[in-house]
Amino acid sequence: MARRYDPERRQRIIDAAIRVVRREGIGGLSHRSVAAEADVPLGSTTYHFASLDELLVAALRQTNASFSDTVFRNVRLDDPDRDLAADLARALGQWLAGDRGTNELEYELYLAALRKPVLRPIAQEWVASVTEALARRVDPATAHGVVALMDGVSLQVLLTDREYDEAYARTMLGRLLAGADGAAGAPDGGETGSPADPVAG
Amino acid sequence: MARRYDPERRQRIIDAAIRVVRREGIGGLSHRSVAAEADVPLGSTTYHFASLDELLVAALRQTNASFSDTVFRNVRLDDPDRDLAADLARALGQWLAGDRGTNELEYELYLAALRKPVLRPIAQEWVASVTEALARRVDPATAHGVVALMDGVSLQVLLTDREYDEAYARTMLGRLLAGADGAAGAPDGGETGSPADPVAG
Amino acid sequence: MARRYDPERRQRIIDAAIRVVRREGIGGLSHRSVAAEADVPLGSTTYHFASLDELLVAALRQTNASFSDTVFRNVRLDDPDRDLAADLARALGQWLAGDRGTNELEYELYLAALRKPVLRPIAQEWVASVTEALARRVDPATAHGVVALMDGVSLQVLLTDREYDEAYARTMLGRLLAGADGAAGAPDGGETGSPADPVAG
Amino acid sequence: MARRYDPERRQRIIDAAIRVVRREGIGGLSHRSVAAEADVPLGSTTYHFASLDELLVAALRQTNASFSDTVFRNVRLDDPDRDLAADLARALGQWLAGDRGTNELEYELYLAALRKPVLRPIAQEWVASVTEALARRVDPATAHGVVALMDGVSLQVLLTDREYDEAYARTMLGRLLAGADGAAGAPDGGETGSPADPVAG
DNA sequence: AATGAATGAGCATTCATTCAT
DNA sequence: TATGAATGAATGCTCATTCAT
Repeated sequence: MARRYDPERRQRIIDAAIRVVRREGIGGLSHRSVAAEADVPLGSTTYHFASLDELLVAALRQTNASFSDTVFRNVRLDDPDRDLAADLARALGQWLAGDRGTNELEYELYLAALRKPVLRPIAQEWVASVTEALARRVDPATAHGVVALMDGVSLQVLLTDREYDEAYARTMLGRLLAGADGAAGAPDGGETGSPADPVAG
Repeated sequence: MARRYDPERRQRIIDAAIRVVRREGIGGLSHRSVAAEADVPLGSTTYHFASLDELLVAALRQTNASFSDTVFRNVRLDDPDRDLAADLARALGQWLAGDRGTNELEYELYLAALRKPVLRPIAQEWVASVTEALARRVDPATAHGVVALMDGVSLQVLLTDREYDEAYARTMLGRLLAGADGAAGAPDGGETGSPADPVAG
Repeated sequence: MARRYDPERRQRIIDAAIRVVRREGIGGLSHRSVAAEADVPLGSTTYHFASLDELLVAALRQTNASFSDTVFRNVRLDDPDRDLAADLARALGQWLAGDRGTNELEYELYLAALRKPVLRPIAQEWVASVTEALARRVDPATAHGVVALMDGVSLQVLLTDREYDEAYARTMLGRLLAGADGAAGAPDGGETGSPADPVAG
Repeated sequence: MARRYDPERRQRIIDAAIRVVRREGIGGLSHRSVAAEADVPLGSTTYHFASLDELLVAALRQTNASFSDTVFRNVRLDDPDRDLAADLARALGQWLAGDRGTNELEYELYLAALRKPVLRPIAQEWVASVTEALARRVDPATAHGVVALMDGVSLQVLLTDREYDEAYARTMLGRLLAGADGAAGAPDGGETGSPADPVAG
């Protein structure tokens, strides 16, 4: 009875859901946990979101995709003289140095999309945003490879709790980028004939 | 019922758990679902495994880690003349061509390990088994990089339902391997000085 | 939305309610299901009908009472030379051959009227309309008996999914009608002295 | 914690369910209402019955089918000299004079079976038990007709809250029975040629 | 050693109704 | 007048775990 008329209600529920997932993981998201976090009656969460999945999608779509944000902040894609591998390795380091909950949130979405098809478009958008940005500097296949490598490196860091090794990441990224179309001295590009965009949708 | 004295009981429960996770994901694992799948009384599952997590660990530890199996079957690590990148790319293709449930099972472990520390050692073992095997041919850092790239590529294939492009994978793997210590003509390995083993356990 | 000023709104809600009950039964009737079916805002249903029961009554009162309609269409009550039993048996067959949902709708009203007194007058009206019409040809007690028999026969057909047997129905109806006051050769009407109208409202 | 180990638990839940349906109708049956009535924890009701329908079936199957009981108690089927119509009319009167809740319980099941196929076998059994017993005295078609008429008469009494008129029922039943195969002076049996058992399954 | 029974907590979801606008 | 928002109660059901036997 108390808090009738709360025009920001819907948004507050989304924000609460993000905090819950960050703290407890996707498995910890329930109408109840969200209602408690948002200090809102239980019925309110089902009123604004027809199903939990709908709420989850709304919440995840709103997360700023901090990974890609970090990349964009750290990488000067329009300056062809910059050491792209170094920029990317530094970006990865910055992202991994951030809040562990945030990292997990993002990665958990990524992996949860395996089982929940509704989440796939979101995950794909995230990947695409970075890939497309990289494609301004390198050929699309290399862009995909770079993103794959960054994903794999992040996963290993998160799963092992070990320190991120920026030098190692820079080395590996450098090797991928060295072979990109147009890069000087690409050592193995010739024989494989790296296709234009082998994984484009 | 009447199936007292069943020395295989414990094993049968584990097998059932694997089938359940493969089919429904970790979220579908419960004492009940496992008991039904194993055709065993409910109490039996709690008798043999003090908690669900314990059962989950037992089940995952037993999965053959089909990814590493496939790698080992397809890659001739002891023959330095083989095209390692091609072997790895083919292995990846074989794994991804297998049962989707199996692929997801393995990746879901990664997801769960993010939030359940008890699962991390298992995930780490899987990674380590491949990394260490690769380290017989290349330096440890490159081995890690290769595994990271393969993880990332697999993830993208699973998340996008797009076809796996073996040529693309071979190209990218080739670039990483070309820079490995001791590899002939590694063009960019020299300047980065690839650290001994930055992420070894 | 934007459909303000819709003078037919109330009627459209009633029509939607009938469709819902026909399809899903009374148990499926809710403000929400009706609002969705009528393509009308939720609040509209509670605005026009103070309670669900009120809506239910309005809906049921409007159903054409297809049973009595069918009877009236098939039976020539004003022609004393017609074989009334045959007409009624045919009418019953026609009704039962119709849409199962419609049959159930009408019978479900009976069910609901058992527990919801507000619905009883409607059910009684339906019965009365047929009984009174029949009373133009036979004494009221026989009219009631005929309606009771038809109800019983319908119920058994609906409950058993068995084929309706028109010859059987005609036989049984014929026996009831043969004993009616004024009927030629009523063999057992005399001794019981069929009361004037033992169940008339 | 208090009442562990209650070997009659399952039966007590069934009994409570019957009381609830008797009092509040099938619509009033819920895990919660039954748990409260049986003074048993909520989880207990779902433990013993996998679904509400299962509980409903168990409860209804156990009701003694008081209608057929009453018939069997009042009708001497093996004495061909008894006035069968009078016996049946009296039985119907006794049943209707009983507890209203019990009457409704039985009839509600009957009608609920329209929408819930799981209930149909029970309803059919009830009908069959009376029909088969009657068939020891009259041809099967007449037996079906008699049961249909009794059903219809009961329905009208329950729906109108009016007094049951035994003389009227005896008259109508008498007309049906007078036409039965083998009955002396069956007035209309000849022309219709009443089939052997037109509604047998 | 093994298990059926038990139970309290929690789950997603539906709902009739109220009410501020 | 009309309605979107709100909410507390209830629903069927699942579950991990405990425990008496």
